[in-house]
Amino acid sequence: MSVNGNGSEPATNGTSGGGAPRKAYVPPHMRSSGGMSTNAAPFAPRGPAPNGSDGAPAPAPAAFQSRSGPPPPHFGASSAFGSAPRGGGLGNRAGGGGWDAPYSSGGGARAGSGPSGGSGGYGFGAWKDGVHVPGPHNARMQKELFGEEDAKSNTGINFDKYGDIPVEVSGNDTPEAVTEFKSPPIDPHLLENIKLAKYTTPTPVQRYSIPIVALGRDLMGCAQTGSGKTGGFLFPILSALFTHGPPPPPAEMANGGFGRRKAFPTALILAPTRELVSQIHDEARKFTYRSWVKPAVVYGGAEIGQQLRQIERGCDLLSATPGRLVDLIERGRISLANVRFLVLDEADRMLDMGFEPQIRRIVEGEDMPGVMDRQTLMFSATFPRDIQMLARDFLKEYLFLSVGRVGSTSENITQKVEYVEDSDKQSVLLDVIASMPQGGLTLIFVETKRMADMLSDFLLRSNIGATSIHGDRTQRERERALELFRGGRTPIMVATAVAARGLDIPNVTHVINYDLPSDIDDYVHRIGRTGRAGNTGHATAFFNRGNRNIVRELVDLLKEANQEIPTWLEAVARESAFGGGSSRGGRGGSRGGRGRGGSSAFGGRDARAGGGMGGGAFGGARSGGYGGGYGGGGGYGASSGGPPMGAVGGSYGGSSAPSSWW
DNA sequence: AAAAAAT
Repeated sequence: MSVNGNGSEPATNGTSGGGAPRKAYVPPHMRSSGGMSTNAAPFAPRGPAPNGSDGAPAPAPAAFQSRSGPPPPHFGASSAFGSAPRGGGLGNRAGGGGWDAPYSSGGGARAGSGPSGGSGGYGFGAWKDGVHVPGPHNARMQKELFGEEDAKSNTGINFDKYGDIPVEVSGNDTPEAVTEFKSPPIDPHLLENIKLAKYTTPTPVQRYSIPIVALGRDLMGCAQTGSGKTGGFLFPILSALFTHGPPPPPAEMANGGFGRRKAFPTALILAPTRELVSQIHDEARKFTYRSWVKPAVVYGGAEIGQQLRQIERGCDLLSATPGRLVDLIERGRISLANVRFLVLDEADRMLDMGFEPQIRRIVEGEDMPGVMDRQTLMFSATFPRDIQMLARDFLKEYLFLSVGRVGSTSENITQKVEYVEDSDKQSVLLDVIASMPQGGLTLIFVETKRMADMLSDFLLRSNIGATSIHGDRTQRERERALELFRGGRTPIMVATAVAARGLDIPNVTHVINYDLPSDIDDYVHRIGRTGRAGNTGHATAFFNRGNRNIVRELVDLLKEANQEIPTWLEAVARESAFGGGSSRGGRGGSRGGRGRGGSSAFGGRDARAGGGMGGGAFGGARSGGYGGGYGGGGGYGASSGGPPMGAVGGSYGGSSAPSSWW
């Protein structure tokens, strides 16, 4: 499959989409008359100005104005920070976005000598008088966070191979990619932490996300964890936080919300699983080292009291699963009124898991600043219709970044499919395990929790060190299993969907789909646990008649990845080509139009019709359109009109989409 | 149909 080359030239024009508008979709921020946001003034809407001396409403933030024209070139001017209510007056530092001095020193007090916080200074700094004052080095802390001084990079990421990962960017005024970690645009203190973490070169996601976020733009990123995505959002956000300090507190905070021990995070990261948020938090701890920014994490299944104490000690950058966050909001312990940066990680997965109501409540139904008054980054492995809707609601004129799937485009992962009846699976599994080279980790996926337990028991009985992870195990057991597996103590882990996406486990050399998933996207994610970032890996799948529903997509995927395809598998695929093949009766039907895109070289593509601004419906004229429930995104399966990969910014899908929609 | 996630 042809793939646009490394870091392909940023498109100056978005991948535009044509299409007869269906009912023009109007994002919330455009619904009132004149398309003005009700939140035009960043800090005004929820009560009086924080400090009554200057009640004048703030001017519309630059970011808002940027809708009708190119965004301002400098970070400070257009970022979430640029819109500070009374930003003038005191020392506009380089970058121009500084917060107001009185609040700034308040922030310093909070970080440095707050209620119980900061005390002990465990690797934290402070924001004092408008200046970032990093805390002292702390050898013990440093070791805990970054590991031994001489340890080789233990990320399992082969940085040299990153150059092979293709990237597409589309949207208006795409910034130049950065090629190294340096200041500017990265805050000097963050650079130090990046260095401690032994990250040498930005990954493709980071190369683009850093300048994009630094410009104050919103971002929709199609990328997997393992592509450096976490750094992709943490770096630019922390860089901004370090440089600009804490934002002025919202009215509620000034009125004593503080005293009620309510936390007001400045950055919020939502992710679907507990393991994932805790993984993100671990990264956040590294990169906030010695800074004024205190990371916190909340998720279910763990004692809430301990989490409450933790957020009391400081909660500037919060990683959370949606359920527990809603709980804490209901308890009045967390307010989102101060959020300037919102990240939705693994958005497609969160929707699959039914989190949409909770996410919408968090983003739209609580006290979070509106879309114009925050910066929002959304990541998703695929870009189906429901994610597009979310992007339209949560993001302002965003840039779309698609990072090539690490591995599946090349021969990084050797994929094998074997025909195995259910009754033979156990013994074949033993053969497969025995035939694999020793040393790496093997991840075995099954469809049910019961099967996960059964299989790990079976392996143990066969004297094979194995553990399991699934949703019925306690959080403690899950963490323990991960730890044993990561450390190689039990080189085999049997897992359900809980581990299919997002988890970054280095050194997984083999993924076995003992049970194939019914969704090809899941398959892609699963095998993506190996062959990370350029390293090689193996994937073996057990296929039988029960898996016919994905056979065509599987064959297309294997073709795309240049893999050998067993003739029997192709035969099954041809067979199922007649009459739709399975109970699913064809693509997309039962899933209410979740688009595809999952297995093409890129996770998804920019499917906006009109540049994100009330541009009407998407897809109409292209690839058969989303309306048909097929999903024009990726283009494998049945009778897709166009090639899976279109040219950036050009017309694709072989349709009549006008090449310049705007 | 199953899994995940707040209790």
